[in-house]
Amino acid sequence: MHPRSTRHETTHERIVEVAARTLRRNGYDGVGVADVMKQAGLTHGGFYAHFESRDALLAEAVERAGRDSATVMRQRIDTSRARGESALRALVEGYLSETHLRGVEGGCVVAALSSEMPRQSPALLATSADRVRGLIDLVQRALPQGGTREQAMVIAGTMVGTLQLARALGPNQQGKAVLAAARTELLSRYDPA
Amino acid sequence: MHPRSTRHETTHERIVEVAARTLRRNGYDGVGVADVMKQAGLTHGGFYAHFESRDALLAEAVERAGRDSATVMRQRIDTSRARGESALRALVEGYLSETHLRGVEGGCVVAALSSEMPRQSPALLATSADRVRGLIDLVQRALPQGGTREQAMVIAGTMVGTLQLARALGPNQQGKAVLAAARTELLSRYDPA
DNA sequence: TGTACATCAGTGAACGCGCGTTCACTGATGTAC
DNA sequence: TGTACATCAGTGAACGCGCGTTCACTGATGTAC
Repeated sequence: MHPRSTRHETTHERIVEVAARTLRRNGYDGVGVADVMKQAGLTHGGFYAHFESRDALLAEAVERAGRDSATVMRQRIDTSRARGESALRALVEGYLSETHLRGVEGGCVVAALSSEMPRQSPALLATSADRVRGLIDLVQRALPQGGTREQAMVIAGTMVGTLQLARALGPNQQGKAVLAAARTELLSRYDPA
Repeated sequence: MHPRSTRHETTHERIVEVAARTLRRNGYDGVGVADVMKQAGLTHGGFYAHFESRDALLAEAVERAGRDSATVMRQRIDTSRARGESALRALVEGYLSETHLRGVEGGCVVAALSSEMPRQSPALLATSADRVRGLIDLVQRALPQGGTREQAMVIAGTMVGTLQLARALGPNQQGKAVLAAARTELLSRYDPA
């Protein structure tokens, strides 16, 4: 492909951004070409000037969603550490917050999609699995020195799993109780300061 | 509705059984009326003599899948306890096994579906949330005396989350490593025998 | 600086397809006498 | 025990709809002279 115009790139970006939110809110199957284009202020006909297929859009949306929430989490971690506070505490309290409980569409893409990942096409699964590894990396980065990858994997799984159970139970007393229990447990174990 | 024939009930059961497996393998959106009927050896036209709608089938399938795997887990727990062995160990080793890693369609319905649950219709979400509570109940039942509901919620979340991450990473070294780490962590904490 | 033309991002109609749902019908099952 | 009839589980064609994808076209942008 030849280099495209700035306008083309801006539009492309806008479509991916809309798709990244829709993806987390509605799941892989819930992202429709026409719907996304409409949300981006376009007609669906122009879609294939931007993406080879719907699957290609989904792959870009997964990456975009992953990068976005990873950036937020990384900043939280780094800020806390710079202040001499616990990076893990910052991560856990952000991840297992009521804001994240309610805000699927702007939140962690792994928590939004993990049970659907194994069913995706090879390319899309590969991209999605990269986000899982990215989340584990992030947790490991937040652990105090000497934190192992094994610990990071289990903590990541606990955060993803408890957030999902909380969301399934609803943003009510039951869901909040699951989050609170997970926060308490993780922090008392890994950040007993 | 009037009482129906045994044949009718047998057929109904067969359809639900097929749907319960398809549901876990393909997700809520992956259950098609025509496909399920075909797998059950029928034509799709007769579907509405058995179910009010596709959604009604899904609700029955969620219940069926939940009951099935709960029965298996409960038996494992009770058997271990009767032998004087650790019930939690039996549960954790069964849940975080390579068999369960590979066997979505016969496994835990919560692990198969949890990230999709919040997006379902109210009735279907309610049925699905019941399965989440059922899983937490089961974990609590497996805990040694004095085990709290808070502990059960976190352990359930850890099992669901790590299994999902392992499945997304694939049934290879990476996926297995996540499962192994979770087993080790959970048992060393809650069953340090 | 102004005009003529080429480029190309986005439009909108159309396609084939599979979906959930409906319904008139068939043929096997089982009851009444 | 045998025949006539009613019941009803399952069949198969048809429906409207929304989906992903294609494509001829439009009109705005920007370059050449």
